[in-house]
Amino acid sequence: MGMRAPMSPSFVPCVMPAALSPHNVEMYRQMMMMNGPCSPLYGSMAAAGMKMDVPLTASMRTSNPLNQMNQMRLPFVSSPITSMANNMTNDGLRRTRDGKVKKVSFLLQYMESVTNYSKSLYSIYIQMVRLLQEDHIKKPLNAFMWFMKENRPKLMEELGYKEKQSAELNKELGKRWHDLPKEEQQKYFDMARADREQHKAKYPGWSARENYAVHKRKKKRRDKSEDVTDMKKCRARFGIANTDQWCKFCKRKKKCMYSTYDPTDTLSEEHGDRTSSGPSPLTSSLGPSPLGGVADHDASDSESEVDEEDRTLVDMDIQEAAMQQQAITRDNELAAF
DNA sequence: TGCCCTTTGAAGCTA
DNA sequence: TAGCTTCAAAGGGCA
Repeated sequence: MGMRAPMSPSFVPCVMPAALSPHNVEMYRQMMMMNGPCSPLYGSMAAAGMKMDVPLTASMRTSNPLNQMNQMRLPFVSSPITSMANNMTNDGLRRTRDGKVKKVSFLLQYMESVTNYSKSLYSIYIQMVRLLQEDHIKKPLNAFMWFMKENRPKLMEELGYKEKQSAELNKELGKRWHDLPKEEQQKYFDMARADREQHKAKYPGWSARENYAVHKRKKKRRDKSEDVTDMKKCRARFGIANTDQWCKFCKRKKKCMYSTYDPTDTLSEEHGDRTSSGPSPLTSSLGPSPLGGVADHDASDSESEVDEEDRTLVDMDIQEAAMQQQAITRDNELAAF
């Protein structure tokens, strides 16, 4: 994976002096000291360093991280931006320790011109930029993911699935995973465990939490589900006066069966079929789900199923709602008066 | 351009 | 601690 440009050309002159001001450097130091070496911030910083092949030793997890950062090897910075900058100027030739003349990046030239250049400041700055702009350490793969990675191309060739949707391929892979003998699966579990351990060693401070809700897609999906959930309950859907339309779970004051399925999925509502979205592994493993009642939730769900006790409870709900409505009306009248 | 779909498993979050 | 949510990969579909 090639490195992306850490910043835009216009961003460079605007941010560099500010980012490297004594005030900001002290702020970075304070943030890291306050958060401690195990904080997500420091973990990400460390991880960012690891990703850039900057050697981070175990000692870096102790004492002042800033001091440790001073010992980092200066990462080589190359990006389309710096390349462009180098091409634009003949300046920036530097003699190395072994006597060779090398062209240094635009960033370094800029650093030299606006600051008393120091490797530690530059290193911190680069790490901050990467942390803020691009670093995203991915989760290690689980056993199924390894299985998928290895078998997907084979399956595509085997079934000629190239024209089909990837999701369908994954369905087939899911079936094959289930059909796979335990011994075969164990191979992938071992791969996953090795990957986890390697990941943990490489990114000691990293947590999967850091990747949560970083993608809009995920957040959007979550928000959507929350909205839908609110609309699911029979009380909200049909109202207190239409208890005859409630599902039998709500009538019995149990968890609403709509709380686990999407009411916008008309196919599911009418036929109890969840093929369009499929049950989650969790819900499918939880024994008889309330969804089982979807098929029951039709005209045949007669009132006779509701026993006397349930009727009483529903009646109490109706009376309670009526009393609340009366109270609201009274309040409104008083307010008007 | 970026999210959705679809799978399982690991890990994080919440009540 | 149980139950739920998010994110890993992949790539065509779709808005």
